[in-house]
Amino acid sequence: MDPAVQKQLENMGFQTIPIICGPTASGKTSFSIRTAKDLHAEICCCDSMQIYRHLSIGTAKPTEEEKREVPHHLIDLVDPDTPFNVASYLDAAYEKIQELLENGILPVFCGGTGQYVTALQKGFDFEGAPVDKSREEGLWKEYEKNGIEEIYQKLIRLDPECKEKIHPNNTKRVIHALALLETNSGTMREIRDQSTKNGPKFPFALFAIDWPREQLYERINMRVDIMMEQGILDEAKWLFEQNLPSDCTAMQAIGYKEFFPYIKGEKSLDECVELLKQHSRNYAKRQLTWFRHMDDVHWISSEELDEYNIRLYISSEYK
RNA sequence: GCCCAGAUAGCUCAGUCGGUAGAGCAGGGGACUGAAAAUCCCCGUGUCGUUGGUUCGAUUCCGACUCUGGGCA
Repeated sequence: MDPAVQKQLENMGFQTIPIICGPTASGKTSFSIRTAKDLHAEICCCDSMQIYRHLSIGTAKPTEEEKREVPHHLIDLVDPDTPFNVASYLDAAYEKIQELLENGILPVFCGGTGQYVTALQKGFDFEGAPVDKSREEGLWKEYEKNGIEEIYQKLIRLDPECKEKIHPNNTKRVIHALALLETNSGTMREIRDQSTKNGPKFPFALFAIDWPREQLYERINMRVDIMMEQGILDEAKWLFEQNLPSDCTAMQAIGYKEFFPYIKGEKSLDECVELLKQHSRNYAKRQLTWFRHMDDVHWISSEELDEYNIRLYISSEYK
């Protein structure tokens, strides 16, 4: 970690950069705004869907008013047809952190994409193991023609440990792993170790908001109803009309894909709304599984959310 | 009122040629290093509507009843 960074933080009275996470509809946005105001900080989003322009209601982006209260960064980075991933996110995030710190502003991260949060926390570095995109595409073609079996066999021949780590049904991961191994030397474990050998780029402190499951699900259901009133359907129609390939990331966002059957006249609106609630609940559960197994998380229970003060845990005096 | 179909897991349903039952979804748990709101793995006992009868044995066959659809009046 760059000592200059620690110095910059120290000068502001902090030793870490907070990351606020939690499942969808847990109240991250309002909590992060309150926290950022208190710390004279600015918010950086760590959300794999809010980076897309035009997808606002369905991704629960901060409103114009909220953005006036506290500046928000790392949202609206690309159009929905543009490929984006963790690596691109890290590049953008590191650049933004640098810029804010140089101006004496603390970044407060907020978002629900566990993969992005962990990548920041652990400092994943993808530079050392480039992935050959055309090789990967070739493997997809091979898969469509002959199935996964041969590809999987090739993978575990190159790296027997993958047999335990990657299930053959997980096509996406099998293909990606093989493409990675074929374009780099070493096993998956070696590539991973290599990617974290320099440690995190910045010192982060993780916070996660927790609700009793039933209450969280009620909040999710209610928020979907509110999104309906705000016009999520129009956004979904707009996205549908862009005619993007169905496997592109933005098309898979929860809150849009659920309405496509209605737009096509295949399902009733009510059915789609119910499905959206369902998928949001399923997603929240997956998020919680991720957060529960992250290292060094400060859990914020729903009851203490209103009084919780992050400053105590990130200030120079902490510990 | 009569006729027909159905009643089995939280929901939709399959099934048992009579030996107390299993799928999908929901729900729960888990994995996760360039698509991650993605992708994938694991977890199934429930008076088989009620009640009589036949039977060694009924969720299964027969009768009655209750309820729910649909049809005829």
